[in-house]
Order: sequence, then C-alpha cells, then structure tokens
Amino acid sequence: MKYTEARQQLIRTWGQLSTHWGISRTMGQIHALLMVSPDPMTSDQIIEELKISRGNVSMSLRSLVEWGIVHKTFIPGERKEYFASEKDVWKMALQIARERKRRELDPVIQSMQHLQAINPDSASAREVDELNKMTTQILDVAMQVDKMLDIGIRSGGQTFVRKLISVLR
Amino acid sequence: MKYTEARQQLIRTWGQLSTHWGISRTMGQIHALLMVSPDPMTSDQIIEELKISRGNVSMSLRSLVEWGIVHKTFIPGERKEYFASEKDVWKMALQIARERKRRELDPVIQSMQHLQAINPDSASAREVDELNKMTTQILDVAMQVDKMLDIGIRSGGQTFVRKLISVLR
DNA sequence: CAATGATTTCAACAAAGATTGAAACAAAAG
DNA sequence: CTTTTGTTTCAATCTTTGTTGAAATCATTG
Repeated sequence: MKYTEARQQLIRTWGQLSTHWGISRTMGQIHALLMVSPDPMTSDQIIEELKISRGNVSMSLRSLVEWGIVHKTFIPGERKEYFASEKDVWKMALQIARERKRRELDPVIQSMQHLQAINPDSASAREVDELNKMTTQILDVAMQVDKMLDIGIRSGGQTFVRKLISVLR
Repeated sequence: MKYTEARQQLIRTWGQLSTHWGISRTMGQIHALLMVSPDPMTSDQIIEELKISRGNVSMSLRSLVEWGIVHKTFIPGERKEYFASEKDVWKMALQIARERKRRELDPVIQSMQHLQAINPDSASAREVDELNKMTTQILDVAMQVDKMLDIGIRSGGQTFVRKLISVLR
C-alpha cells in the first residue's frame, strides 16, 4: 500500500469513527491529520489538505484543544499559530476517557443521587420498588466505573491495562 | 420527590444521555421506561406513555433487541408481543460493552492491520515513519483494550471491576 | 496609529439523522 | 376465505447537527 493511500485511509477511518463518539467527522479528520504529521501544522495547511472552510477548521481546532488532545504551539519568529496532536496514543486514550467521564458519567451520578428517596404518591409499591432498584443499581455501576477510571487515569493507561490483563487472566 | 416526577426524570435523563452514544433519544427513553416497569409492556403502552409514533416504537424496539438489552416475551394466551428490559444493570453494561467492541473497536483493528507495511512512494522517510508509528500505536492500544474487554466480559462486570479496583488501588 | 496578516464568530445554508403516519404485510380467529 | 388485530416498512417531513464564508475582531508590524 502506498503512503498517500494509507494516509488518506487513516484520515477517512478516523473521521468515520469519530461520528460514533459525538465528535464531528471533520474534527476526527483534522485530528488524524495532526497525528500523522511529523511537524505542527497551521490552519492554512489543514484547509489545503482537507478542503474544508477556515471557519470549520478554527472551530474544530478549538474543540480539539478543549478535549486536551491537540495543543497550540508557537514557533519562534513565526506569526502563525501551529497545532500539534498528542503523539502518545495511550495518553490520548486516557485524556479522552477523562473528558468523557467528566462530561457523561459524572452527570449520571448526580442525576441518580437526586432520584434516591422517592415518595410513593399514586404509585403501587411494586412500581416504586422497581424504580428504586433501578436507580440504585445504576448509581452503583456508575460509581464503580468512575472509581475504576480514576485509578486508570492516575496510573497511566499502558501500565493500568497491562497490570490488569496480567492479574485477571 | 414524587414517584411520577422521578420516573419522568429518569426517562428524560436516559434519553438525553443516549444521544451521546449513537443511540436516538427515543430509544433511550423506551429503554428507561422498560427498565423501571415491573412488567413487560406492549408497544401500545409505550406509545401511550411516551407519545411517540407506532413506527418509531417498532423500529426502536427492534434496535434495542439487536443490542441485546431488551427481550421479546410472549404471554400465554395473549396475542400481542410484550417487551422487557434486562434488569441487571451490570449485565446490561457488559452487553453494551460487548456490542460496542464489536461495532467500533474490531473495525479499527482491522483497518490498522491493513495500514501496516507502507511503501514510501513520494513521501519523505519522516512522514512514512510518523504514519507507521501512529498506526502501530493505535493497533497496540486497540488490541490491548480489546483483550481487556474480553476478560471483563468473560468474568462478568461486577466481579471484574471489584477485583480490579481492589488489586490496583 | 494605519495597514497587513491571522483568527474567530455567527447567520445562512446544507447534510445527516430521527420521526411520523399511512400503506403493506403477517398472523390468528371466526 | 374474510375479517380482525397486530406489526413492519418506508417515503415524506421535521429536527438536529455540521459547515460555509464573509464580516468582525485581534495582533503584529512598519
């Protein structure tokens, strides 16, 4: 397989994949492009390469920076801003896990905590009971997963998963 | 907090959440409704409760069944189909993990395997090198996560996470 | 501080995704 | 076989999300 093909396919695949994760296709493509680029890139280079609008590039880059997986870098004597992706895929995965935990898991925990202690108005005991069982279970699962992610994040991805696999096989 | 409120909030929250996960809001709501319902429900009851169209309910239920977290059940002497959710949240989480692995992780592994062994056409050594480093890393991470999920799935969620937390703290 | 170059914002537009509802289909009952 | 009841399909429509491009903002330079 030729370099240019392979590179394009990676960008396409990553863009495709990203849509399954609440991230726009363009963001995914930009991220892939930065991952495989040996040097930081300017927005103009990205526009050129992916044929997308300046506005879109600007917004996507900002969002990638907010996710913490792309960094602005300044090159001495250069006026333009340069962007580079995190190159360590484990670090990247952890950073994504950390953000998703914050954006998705933490709110669930909050929400389920509010739903504890129900006052059975017109409902039957069975109904109240079932609802309680569910919220309690969901809270339990969410809190344990949360704890697990904390540990994983603290100990660094590779170490964590390696240990884990060796311990639990 | 009153029962009816709490129930509605759970349904709203779950529907909201589901959109972050490539699942439509309606599907999430139906799932929440089935989770807290002590008895299996017919599509008519779901339509009534959530005020959504028959077609939507039919398609969403099918999809939930494909995900393996909702089951059709037949009640003797009844002509209608009844649907019930998996009630064990750990089982549910595992089933979702299993499906997501199949739908999202496995394709990445496949794709990265295709991208190994690049023929440097017009590209510089640095560029080829960077691309190779990336695809190799991604493949590595994906395969380890895959292995981890396999172990987790085999040993059952609760056991898995409990062990893991206790071992790695 | 005016001019130039770079970046961001945002209203208008486009694309993708979700939902509806009515027609087609399937299964059981009379 | 016909009717009744229940389920699925799918084109049309609505909703949500993503994208563009030009104007506004910001920053640097002479």
